[in-house]
Amino acid sequence: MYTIKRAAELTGVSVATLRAWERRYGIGTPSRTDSGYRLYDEQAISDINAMQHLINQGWAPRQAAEAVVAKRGQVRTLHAPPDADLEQELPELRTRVLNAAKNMDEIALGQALDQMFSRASFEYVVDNWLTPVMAEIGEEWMAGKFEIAAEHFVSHAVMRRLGAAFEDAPLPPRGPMVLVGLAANSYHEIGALSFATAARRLGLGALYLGANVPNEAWVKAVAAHSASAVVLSAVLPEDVAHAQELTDTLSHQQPQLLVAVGGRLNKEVTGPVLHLVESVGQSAAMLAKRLLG
Amino acid sequence: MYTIKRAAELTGVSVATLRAWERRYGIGTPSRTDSGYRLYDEQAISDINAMQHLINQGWAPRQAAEAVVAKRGQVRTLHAPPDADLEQELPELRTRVLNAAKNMDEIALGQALDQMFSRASFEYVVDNWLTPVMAEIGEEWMAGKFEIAAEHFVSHAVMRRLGAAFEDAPLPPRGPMVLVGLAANSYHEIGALSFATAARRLGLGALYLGANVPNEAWVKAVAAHSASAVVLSAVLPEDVAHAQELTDTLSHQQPQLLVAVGGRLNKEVTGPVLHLVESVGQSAAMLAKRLLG
DNA sequence: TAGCGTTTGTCGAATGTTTGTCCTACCCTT
DNA sequence: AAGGGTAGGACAAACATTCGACAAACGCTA
Repeated sequence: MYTIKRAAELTGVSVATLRAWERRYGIGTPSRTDSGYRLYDEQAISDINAMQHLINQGWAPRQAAEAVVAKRGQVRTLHAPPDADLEQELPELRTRVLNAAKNMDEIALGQALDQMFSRASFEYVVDNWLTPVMAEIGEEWMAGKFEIAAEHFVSHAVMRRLGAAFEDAPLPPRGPMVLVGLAANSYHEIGALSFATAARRLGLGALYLGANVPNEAWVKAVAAHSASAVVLSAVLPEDVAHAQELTDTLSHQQPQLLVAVGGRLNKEVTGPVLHLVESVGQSAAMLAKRLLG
Repeated sequence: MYTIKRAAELTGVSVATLRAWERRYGIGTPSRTDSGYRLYDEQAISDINAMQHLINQGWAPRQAAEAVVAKRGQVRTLHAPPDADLEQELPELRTRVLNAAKNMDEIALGQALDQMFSRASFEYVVDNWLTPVMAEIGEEWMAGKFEIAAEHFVSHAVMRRLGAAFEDAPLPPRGPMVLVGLAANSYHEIGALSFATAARRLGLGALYLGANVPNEAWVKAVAAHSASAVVLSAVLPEDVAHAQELTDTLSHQQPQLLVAVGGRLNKEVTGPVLHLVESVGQSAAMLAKRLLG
């Protein structure tokens, strides 16, 4: 909940204008403290941004306001963008993270992550922002523009955030069990942990085993939990062989087990495997549909 | 249990402000000595940090306080009496974790971790409880009584918890920089992340780089941050050679740089190196003394 | 094109609230 | 005696509020 000054900073609209918009069009409509101070929540910030966006497009303010108010009542689906305006800000937030990464500025990085995760659903943020940013960092690193230490630094900060989100998502007391993790000698955890979180948010009983889990351990874990599904990830070329070996082992020993593979190179893993898609939200939904019907 | 002065140091919030927050919003709500002195426990410190975090995000202090208080009632369900004899309960909490690990019972594990971290200082928990438990799990695994998947499962749950504690500790705006992480091909992060957290809690500017950081990346990171010290960890026999190579490289290229090594096998790393001790709290204090005088 | 009304962002004045800091007088521990 | 703690009041600066006004920009009409 932000004060009017902070709302002005967040949106770039002056304090006086914010009040005028509210008085004349009802845009923002912040709640109030007992003493009458305005308190802007994320929805209000989003409305103001949308309003500003339309005005920049050339709309008359009054009409922009009507459009925003009309759109506000609509239900926000899990995977749809929260508002057109956030999409415009994605590039700016991306460069903010890249700069924070280059300077290893943990405070700035945390603020950018905070801001992003507070303005859209977990799935939206991961799909439309986190994944592209991490990919970009990977590319810049390959191009030599980026320290590997900076990449590690960002990865760990992101993993800590994802860990918090994972802990936040409830583990259902019953229902099918899904084991999420990486094959032996695979280490790229971000996608796997994101997926595990998204799966939990959909009501699946997802357990996260982490990176570099040996094949026998997978087999035993599946048996110990009577798991219904296993989800792996193949990001780097070397991950493919490891994931392939593991899926072969699992499919052979537990034919009824559903094995799903995500990650950028998941298509290269063959056999009786469910290939997930790029979006974690959609992937989790795919798995939930298969398991819950 | 900390005095108000120490709480102010730990959180970076002034003594006067701490009292004002408590008086006006009920944030902190420390217990009292017989004579009325405030005594802050870990929960109180955490609340103050959460409050500060929200304010940095731009929340109005009053609203931030309400959010913190509301969340506290929600999340922390387990609260043992503050004056219970903790040492007596350590064995029981240890077996609880071992059982939770064997069954991969995430809920029970999370509760045990929560309970532990809410009842003693971070350093106490790590030294007297977390490290022994992880060692025991390692031993049982070597003896074949434990699935490696279960070990992974516990490690990741613990890493998420440590990550939260690391985020909770403030990064001081100035002062000497310490880079914490593991050498190339070393992966045992728990000790390193614990140390980084303890160092921050002592007021050092600790950055955590993570596992498997190549030597050149270390060199560049040290230069980029004009780091005063580097802290590594050697847990497994194979870690020793990697840490040795890295310390040699760093000592050669940056003779004035302080290189410290922790971990079970840290004594096997030789050269102009500060050997840390088993206790993270004492180790962090050693480093702080060397750097801050 | 000139004239007129409307829209819109900005500003000022008077007034109230919030919040970090400070002060005073007294108490506790060493 | 010195250093640190407590309670509670006080204070200034920053931040809010409402209401009214005003000029620039714009659209419409004569």
